[in-house]
Amino acid sequence: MGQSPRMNDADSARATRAEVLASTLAKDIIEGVLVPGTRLDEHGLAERYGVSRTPVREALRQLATSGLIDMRPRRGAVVASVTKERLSELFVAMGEIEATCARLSALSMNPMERKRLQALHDKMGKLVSQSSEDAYADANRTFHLAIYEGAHNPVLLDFAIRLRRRLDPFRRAQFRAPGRLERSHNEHELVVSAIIAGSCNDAHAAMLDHVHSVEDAFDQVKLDRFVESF
Amino acid sequence: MGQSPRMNDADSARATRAEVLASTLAKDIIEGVLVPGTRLDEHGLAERYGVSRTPVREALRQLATSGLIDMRPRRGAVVASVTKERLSELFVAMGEIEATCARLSALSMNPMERKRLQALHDKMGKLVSQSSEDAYADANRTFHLAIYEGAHNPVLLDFAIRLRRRLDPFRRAQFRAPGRLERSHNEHELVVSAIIAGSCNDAHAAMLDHVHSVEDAFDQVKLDRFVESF
DNA sequence: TCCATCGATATTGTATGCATTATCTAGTTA
DNA sequence: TAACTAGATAATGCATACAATATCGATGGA
Repeated sequence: MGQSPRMNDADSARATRAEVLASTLAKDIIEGVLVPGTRLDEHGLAERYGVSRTPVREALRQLATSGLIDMRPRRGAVVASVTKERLSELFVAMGEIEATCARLSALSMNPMERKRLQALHDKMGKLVSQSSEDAYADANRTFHLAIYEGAHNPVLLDFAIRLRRRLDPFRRAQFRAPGRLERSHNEHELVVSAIIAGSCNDAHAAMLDHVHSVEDAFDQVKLDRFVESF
Repeated sequence: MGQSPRMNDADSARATRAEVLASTLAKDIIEGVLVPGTRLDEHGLAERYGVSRTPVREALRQLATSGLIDMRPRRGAVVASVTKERLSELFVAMGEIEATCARLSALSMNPMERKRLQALHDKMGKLVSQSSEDAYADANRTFHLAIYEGAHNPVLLDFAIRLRRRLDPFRRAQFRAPGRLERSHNEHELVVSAIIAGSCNDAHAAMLDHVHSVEDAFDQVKLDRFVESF
């Protein structure tokens, strides 16, 4: 939502307040400004963003449908928290979708897309040797997005992006785990070479491994404060 | 530990008007009462369902997020139509998700689930010989749902169900295609035996074939009136 | 002390009215 | 006739007010 390509033109598609709010809140949740568990009071949000409760409520309903917040009738909304089990389920689903995209990318990326993917991967190699964690994290997002797009299916692309958004609030510190950068890059290497070679089964398997490895790395840094514990 | 006697248990989770409306509209869209392209006028819906426009707008926004309707700022909402190309993309995505669920089912269904799947499949065999198209369609939904659930992942389950919902308005007449029932059942046979045997790769492949075959069957009956044409 | 009950308060749910924008129609002009 | 403009009409966007419900704290009894 935040990177909608044609949002700024005074064209006939100007966004409504509810849409702007939904984007803003989503961004704040993903970036950690609003941490999981935060109560989203309608009156408070309305005041904070200078609008009435009506567009706030519409935005909240939109976010609830996409899973970024939890809403219960007459009980209000909170930024979605997850149990460890549910987080694991999200990672499994993410792994399956990413693996599917990798498989399809191996089958249907055009030469330019393959070239770009390789270039991106090479660039990330340099970031590893520089231990540039933040830059690597940014490039990593681009890398995975390239594979979602390489599948050439807008429905899967949309789902992959949504799933990634739901996981983002929980995985910010992932690349801080010791040695994680190198391992990530090595796993990417397998994915990239399989995609370039058109080996769809290898691409699937390599990506599945990679995402599970991400989950493990995540477990290590333990962002318990964001995860419901009982 | 006991609950307070004044607590109205299930009643405390009573749905709001917006939620009821969203469900009702979704049902009407899926069942074809509201055909793709139908304009969803807020005032009209409010009057028809005896509520004000506020909950109507919230329900519409919810449906828009799930893809069942198309909304454009200040232009109102319509029941989602799709181009042929987009429909094909939906089928591809559905195929990939279903294939994934089939693969996971082969890996993680418990003996009882496998037994139930086999029983369902056998029952559908009888419906084929009776040419009971409607009963087969119902059982078919149950069959596919069983495989989504067999994957033991709520996130994938949710996505599969949503995707199926989005396709439902366009595939009602599918089993009317000549010989479709037999072919469907034969394809299911391959899926079921692979799942029962725990052959995850075969299950994946068989399900992928099946869904593509469904798409072809759909093409034959051509519900052009629901599909944007240009 | 613990629990239940009852208000007081805050928050959500819904209706309504007005403002803004899109759409439609009639009239005008080339 | 076709195209364009302007006003009328209708629809959506938003704010506000009120109603319904949940939450919290005080009170009183066991």
